[in-house]
Amino acid sequence: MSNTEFGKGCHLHLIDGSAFIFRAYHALPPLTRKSDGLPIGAVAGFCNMLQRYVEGNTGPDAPTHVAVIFDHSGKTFRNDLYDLYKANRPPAPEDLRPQFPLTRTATRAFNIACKEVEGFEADDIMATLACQARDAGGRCTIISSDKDLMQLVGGGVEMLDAMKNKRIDRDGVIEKFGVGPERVVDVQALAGDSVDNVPGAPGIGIKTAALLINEYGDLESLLDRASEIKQPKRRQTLIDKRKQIEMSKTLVQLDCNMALDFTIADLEVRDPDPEVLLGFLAEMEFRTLTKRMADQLGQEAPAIAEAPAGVIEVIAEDVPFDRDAYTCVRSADELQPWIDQIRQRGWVAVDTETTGLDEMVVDLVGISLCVEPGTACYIPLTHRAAAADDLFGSDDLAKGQMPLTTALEMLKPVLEDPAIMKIGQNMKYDAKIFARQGITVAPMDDTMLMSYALHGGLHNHGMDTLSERYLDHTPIPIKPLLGTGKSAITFDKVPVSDAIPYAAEDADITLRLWQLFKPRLHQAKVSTVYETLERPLIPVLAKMEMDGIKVDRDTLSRMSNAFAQKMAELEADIHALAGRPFNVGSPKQLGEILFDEMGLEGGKKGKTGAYATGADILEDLATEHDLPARVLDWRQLSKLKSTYTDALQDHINADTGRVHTSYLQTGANTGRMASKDPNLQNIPVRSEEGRRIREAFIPEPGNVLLSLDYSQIELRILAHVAGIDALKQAFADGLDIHAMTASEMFDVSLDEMTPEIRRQAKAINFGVIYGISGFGLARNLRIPRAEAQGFINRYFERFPGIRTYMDATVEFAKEHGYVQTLFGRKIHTPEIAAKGPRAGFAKRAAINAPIQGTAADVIRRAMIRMPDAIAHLPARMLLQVHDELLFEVPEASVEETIAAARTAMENAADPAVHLDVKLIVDAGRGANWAEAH
DNA sequence: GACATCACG
DNA sequence: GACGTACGTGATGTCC
Repeated sequence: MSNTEFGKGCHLHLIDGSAFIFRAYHALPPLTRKSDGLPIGAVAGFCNMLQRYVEGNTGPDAPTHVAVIFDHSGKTFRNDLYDLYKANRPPAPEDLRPQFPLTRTATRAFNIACKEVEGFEADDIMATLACQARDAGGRCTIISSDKDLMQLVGGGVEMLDAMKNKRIDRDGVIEKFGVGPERVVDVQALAGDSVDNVPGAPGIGIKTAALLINEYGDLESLLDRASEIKQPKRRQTLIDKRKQIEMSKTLVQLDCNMALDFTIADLEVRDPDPEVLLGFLAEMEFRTLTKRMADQLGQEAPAIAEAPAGVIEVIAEDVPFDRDAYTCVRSADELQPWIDQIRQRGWVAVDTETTGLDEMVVDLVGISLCVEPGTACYIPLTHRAAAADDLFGSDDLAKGQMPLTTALEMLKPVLEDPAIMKIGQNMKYDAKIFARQGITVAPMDDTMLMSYALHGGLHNHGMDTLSERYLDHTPIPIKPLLGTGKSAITFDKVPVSDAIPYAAEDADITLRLWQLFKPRLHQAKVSTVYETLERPLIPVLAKMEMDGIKVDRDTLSRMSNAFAQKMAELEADIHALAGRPFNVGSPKQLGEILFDEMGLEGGKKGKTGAYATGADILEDLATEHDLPARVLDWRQLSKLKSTYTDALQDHINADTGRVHTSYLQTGANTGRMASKDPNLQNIPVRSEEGRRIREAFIPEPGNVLLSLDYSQIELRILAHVAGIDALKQAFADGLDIHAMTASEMFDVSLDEMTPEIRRQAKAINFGVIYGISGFGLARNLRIPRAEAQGFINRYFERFPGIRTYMDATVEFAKEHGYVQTLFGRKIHTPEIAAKGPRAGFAKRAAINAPIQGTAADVIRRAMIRMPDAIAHLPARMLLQVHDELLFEVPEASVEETIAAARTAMENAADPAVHLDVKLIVDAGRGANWAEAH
């Protein structure tokens, strides 16, 4: 087939592919392919736009030549001119990235030429082609509304805004820029562009720029004669910023002389091959479009099977688990086909095997990959060889493993490729392992977090649970491989032959779960929760955990010694008072001493038949006897020593000298996080002795610790969700909320408020959040139950919206089986229909969950935005304690960091939710956590 | 491994 | 009318 030479009478259409993609992405909900969950919303919109475009191409104005022009990913020559060019562009959404290559495939399926050039923007290609078309005496229509392209208009080149179906000719350009196309770059050079981060001349916009250019003729004359300008400020700007303005012009000036490896003649309009086009549309599972296109082409529409065609023909239910089918990858040659497969599909499930569970310490042992259900491999890397005389392996590496560095060099481009989705179960773990190898994994999907968004409150989200519940498959247990107790071995000692099925299966399971969960997120309307509250938190938490917090060993050690001495003294006293030695740490023995031997009153046995000796009981007994008081003191010291001053020392990382906790993103049903190994969310603060432990948490020299915490966030959220005007007003007026509650309830003016009355009101306020009961309040305040019930009744009278909210929440839970936060997080309440005492639990949990959960969502949003909010500062976010964020920052940047972090936190609900009550953040600073808090 | 206890929000 | 109860976590030591 020979190409028609392009010339007079010819008409070239250039379609701005990126504009099509982004318009399609934002116009449509996040659709996913039914069979496997691949995000295809943008591809669907893109194809619809192409279809409408092709359909409308009739009549005398129809093009003879056409191409869709795309931006090539990566840096362009403009970044070499100005490294901040387009630097404030947010990265493409993660569910859009895998769709980029598919839009190219779609274009080719329509049999339309598809062009992109590395190092250049689509605009430059279009500029070069438009100039060539013009010079050849033909016409050119650029289908885009991007104003950067308007400089090309004229001499047979026009633009077409496909959305408004409006042609933009020379007059249209003058209307937009106030100058003709030939002077557009001059105006743009002056006005700059905040979207592309083109600086221009500060203080000069398009209007002023056009005025100046029209007066002086062109930019060069204007800059040469800048001293003639009357307005002093404008004059000075043009003189001072000449370099910046000239650089801006080079940025906006499109390149009309690119060397292209094709000619316009190659872009001749061609009819699509029905088989190719319909095949592609069917593979994407676009039912309506496939049919419409088939009608248009006069073809039979291909059937879209529930089990789709092409590379994604395998779905989980069709493939039984087969542990013998997994592959072992032992060389670069064996790894390469897997990488090719991954690139072809655009996703891969990944799992790492390591020598332990502490990501900050362990070594990488192997990596497993899965590209479709049943097709998985294991890449052993640092397994130890079995030694003849040693059952647990030698120090030598086992044979038949590729070098770790080779594997990582090959996998790094894949793991970092923005167009390839990396799928994992608890990806934060694997991402940290890879981060320690210099690999920044992105983008990521996490089946554990998907399950949390889908099934929060129903069950835990570990791989074993998910596999059994949703795949009806019990994974190979790790126990038999590693053993237990003293004889337990690490994974590098596991023979490779045993490791293959175990490791590869985990990746296989993960991929199957992903295929299953991905479409369900949308169906269950929790895509937004997953996309905005779960997935983006992974890298934020990973960084916080890797940064850790500095803890001073000497301070802890001194405290431990002091506690030990004091405990020994108390123990001696206690034994003397008891009349015999016993284990003070044994509640069982203590109960027998107190109630059997000493005959104290009030001995109550719990369900196991042992006496209860909790702090509340000992406090009551303390009025009658010295022993329980001493035991209380001893217990406090014992707790502080064993859980904090001793244990924390063991958690100081040998390499970093810091303590690195792990956050459990799915740890709490409400959306809160939990912290473990060590738990840094329960460091003592309420007691004076305990609070001193926080003195051991310190910044690096020259730095300070900053603590920012939300003030009364749960009560503020309660005021909003229950619509309590009196509470809202009190917060708006900046009142002491507990005093105000007390004043309302007990008819005491704020001036006459006593600490005791305020304390009671505070307990009631918290009780309300917890789903108050007369019994619970009575116990908390140590008052008769009837009196507590009286308080509650009075509270409901004074704030009637509270009861309505509680009743409505419980009703909602009964009807739907879940409750929701303001941000759409679902917390399932399977026990709500239970009978007996469990019903009470479920009710209170249902009342509490939206409040606690909304507060949790708010701080998550703040944390997700925080890296950007403090990017310009040398500050690090170290810890989260439910309503508090702790930062480490050089002294010089303290004020700026407080301002930036506070803004991010106080506005965290916006724009998704507008709260009727402002969020207020208090800030503290200090040389340790005790001072900062 | 279950239970009791206690540290935090 | 009785049930047994504040909401959400993790770590530790005892005891079986």
